[in-house]
Amino acid sequence: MQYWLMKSEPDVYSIDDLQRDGEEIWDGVRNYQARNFLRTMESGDLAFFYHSNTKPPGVVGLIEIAAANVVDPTQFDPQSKYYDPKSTPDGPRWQTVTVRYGETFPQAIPLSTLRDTFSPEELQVVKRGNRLSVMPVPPEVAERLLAMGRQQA
DNA sequence: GCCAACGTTGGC
DNA sequence: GCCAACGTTGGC
Repeated sequence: MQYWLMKSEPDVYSIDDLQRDGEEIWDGVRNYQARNFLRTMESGDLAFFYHSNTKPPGVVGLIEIAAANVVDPTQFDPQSKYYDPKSTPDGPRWQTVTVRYGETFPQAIPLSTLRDTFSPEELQVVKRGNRLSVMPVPPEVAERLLAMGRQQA
């Protein structure tokens, strides 16, 4: 079992949306490094849900990988903003996962706190200029994040 | 809204 | 294969 961190802009898709939906495909990732991480995910892995491009950005909850190695259907849809004309059903370029809602932390962990607590080596999201939307989280870091998030305000 | 960081594209 | 131009991400 591995831990991950997955970013989403809450204006586009928030943890509240996932709580409502229960389960959802994580579509639209069009970055090879992020996709390679998605490809290594396994069903049962846990991921920290991170709200980006909002105030304040930070970790807001925990989700679970429900299904691994899912072909992102938006790559074949000419109407989609994620359409990739170079991808074919025979050789799809973009795999992703389906995620399931887990929990919303009573205490969201803002990026500023993440920066105070973790080094860029421990947690890539605190790296300045970091643009990766999917990244692994080492187990020790995950444990501390869980404790911080679950602490009552 | 600004802008730094950085990935991608395309001409050569 | 290089690299300038361009587009996007995402914090502030």
